[in-house]
Amino acid sequence: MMRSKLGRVTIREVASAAGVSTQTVSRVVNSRPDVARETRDRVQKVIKRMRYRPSALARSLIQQRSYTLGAVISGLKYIGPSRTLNGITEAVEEAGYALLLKELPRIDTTEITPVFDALISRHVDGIIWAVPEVGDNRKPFTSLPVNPGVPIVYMTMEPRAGLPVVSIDNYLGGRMATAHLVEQGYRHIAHISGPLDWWEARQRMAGWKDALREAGLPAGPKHWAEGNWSSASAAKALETLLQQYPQMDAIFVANDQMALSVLQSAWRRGLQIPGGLGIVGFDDLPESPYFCPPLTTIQQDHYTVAKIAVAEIIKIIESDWKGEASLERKSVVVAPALLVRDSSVRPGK
Amino acid sequence: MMRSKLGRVTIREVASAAGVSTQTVSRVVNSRPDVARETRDRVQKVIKRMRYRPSALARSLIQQRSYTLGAVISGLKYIGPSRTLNGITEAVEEAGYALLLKELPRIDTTEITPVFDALISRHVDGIIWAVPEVGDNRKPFTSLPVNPGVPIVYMTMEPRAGLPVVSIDNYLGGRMATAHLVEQGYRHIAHISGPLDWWEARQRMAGWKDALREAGLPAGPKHWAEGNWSSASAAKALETLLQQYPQMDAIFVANDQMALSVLQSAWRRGLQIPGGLGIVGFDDLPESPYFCPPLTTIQQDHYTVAKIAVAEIIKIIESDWKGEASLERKSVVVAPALLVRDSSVRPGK
DNA sequence: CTGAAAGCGCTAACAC
DNA sequence: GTGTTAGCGCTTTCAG
Repeated sequence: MMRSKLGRVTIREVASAAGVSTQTVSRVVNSRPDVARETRDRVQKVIKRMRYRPSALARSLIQQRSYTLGAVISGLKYIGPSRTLNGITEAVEEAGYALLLKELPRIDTTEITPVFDALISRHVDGIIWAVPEVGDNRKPFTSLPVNPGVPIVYMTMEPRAGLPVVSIDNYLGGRMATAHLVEQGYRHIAHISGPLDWWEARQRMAGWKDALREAGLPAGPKHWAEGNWSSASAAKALETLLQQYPQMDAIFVANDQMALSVLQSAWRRGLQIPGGLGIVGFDDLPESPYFCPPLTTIQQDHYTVAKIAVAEIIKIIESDWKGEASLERKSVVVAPALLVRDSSVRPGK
Repeated sequence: MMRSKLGRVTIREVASAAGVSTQTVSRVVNSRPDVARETRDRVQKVIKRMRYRPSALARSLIQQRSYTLGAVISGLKYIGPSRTLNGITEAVEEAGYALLLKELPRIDTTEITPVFDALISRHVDGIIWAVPEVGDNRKPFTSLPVNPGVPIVYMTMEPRAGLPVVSIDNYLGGRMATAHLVEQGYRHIAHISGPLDWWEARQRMAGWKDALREAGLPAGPKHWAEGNWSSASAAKALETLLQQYPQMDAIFVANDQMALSVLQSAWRRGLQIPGGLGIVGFDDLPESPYFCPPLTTIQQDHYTVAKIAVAEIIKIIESDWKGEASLERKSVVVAPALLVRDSSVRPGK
């Protein structure tokens, strides 16, 4: 059994072994109808015997289509991005595509050219830009149009005209969390925000502010403090709030990791939760139901959102491919859900 | 400026625009020395102006080398695998390779042929098999040799002769955790294990058992219970242990997520930790220092291990490429670290 | 230093 | 039904 170097069996080798032309082998591999049953069977047997694996590379080159998607992410060490990636890989797989993954070393980078080059040079059919909007990291897309030659779907950013964006409604989440605390009878509801160069952090905070304003409750500069998503930062923020907002009876914390830290600090000071201080988080970590006490939180379904993003990009690719009039690029916003557990349920209410 | 369809600028277009042959453009792109300065400058200008991006696909085809690695993982929704992937992406990037990612829908699947085909058909230069060993999911590799035609490095499995494996020493971790509790003066140290079809779970448990035996302490069938890594499962396991091992004064819990649940149950029952019950976990989640009380745990550096795995695969690829005698495939085992926090430090000791 | 020819593995378009 | 020809975008080899 002759083989080319590196052990890759070529279509030509299969063809000659089966006594047909490469074209016929190609037809069999792609299950085209116009092959005689007998021929097909014979070729298939040879394919199996020689363990022939068609080269997707060669096919991509000629078809100008790779059935490969590029995904750009950042912060894989956090749970959010990995859940997102989880959804992406699954959806991509189901759609019959492969996935080329790029992780940005810094989330707020504006240097995206090398990333594009790496993806485009490998002929990806489309790109999912799953890096959250932080600082100016959307500038390269909005100011000077990159026109990378392939469609891009963006995740987790401010919807912009003409760009297909898939996001969770963080503003709504902030409102829901705060409204829930108001309903529970809390009247001095503080906020520990995420880092405010993050779009998501600003949205959650805006939701908090609007919900309080509408309820006629205070939401001034003394009533919130900025964290950086980490548990450590929340301990400091709590300190600040305790000083500058002594009447505070509840906090909407911008993520569960920070909320956990607030729980710990409260436990250390003998502060009762939810009696003395009501807490609502954001994210719904797998651990959150097992905090002391179990944490009320806003659930973001990264997974579903990722699936939507993949569906969108594939829709665009297929329509471009069919030469249809380019699809209008619309945005999708997914509502989060409130999960009520113990940390926010006022006793005796 | 003429372009082929799909907006891809070809080397031929650049060549004709610069008034040279494609060969010369190729030389410039690959920074070969044998080009006149003047020609090089001119070509480079045209490349920039036309935004020419060489096709890595075409190059891969001819060079029989793609500078792309395949990574196969599972359970991306858990923190461990995503940390691993985090390390992989970073190391792969630094080495100048791209990464094709496949996530297995089920961790214990033995159906690996389609996964290989997808990777091999895209000409990956090597594969990192980062799926933990569970049940029989290593059978396909060990019984009938797959010989996929490219080198594979395996992560998180029992070292086997002839296969390059990179793992954390889970057995040692189990010993360290248990020995620490013994040192603290605990004498009835139970274990909540992971699911025992997982190699890692068996290793951790073996470490617990051996450490106790050597200390002359009991480690019988009544002294441990099986969990499934989830917080919920640990609550049940604790129930069981409390009944069948009433003298129990400490527990080595096989991961932090389960340990958290033990902490919560203890808090509910008014059981003091570490006074009434000492706890050591395994993993070191980012949240673990913020539990109530802060959790002593075994830190696994997934990140570093992943970097080692990438370094190994690239070493093998390069040596194969240079036609050197195939490298001996050796295994690497990385020691974990004990992180002592409050949950295991006996008061008054 | 530069270019022409051949071909990586495959498929589209056409012939028979 | 099946084979032949051409060529995807690039690099290798060999002339000049």
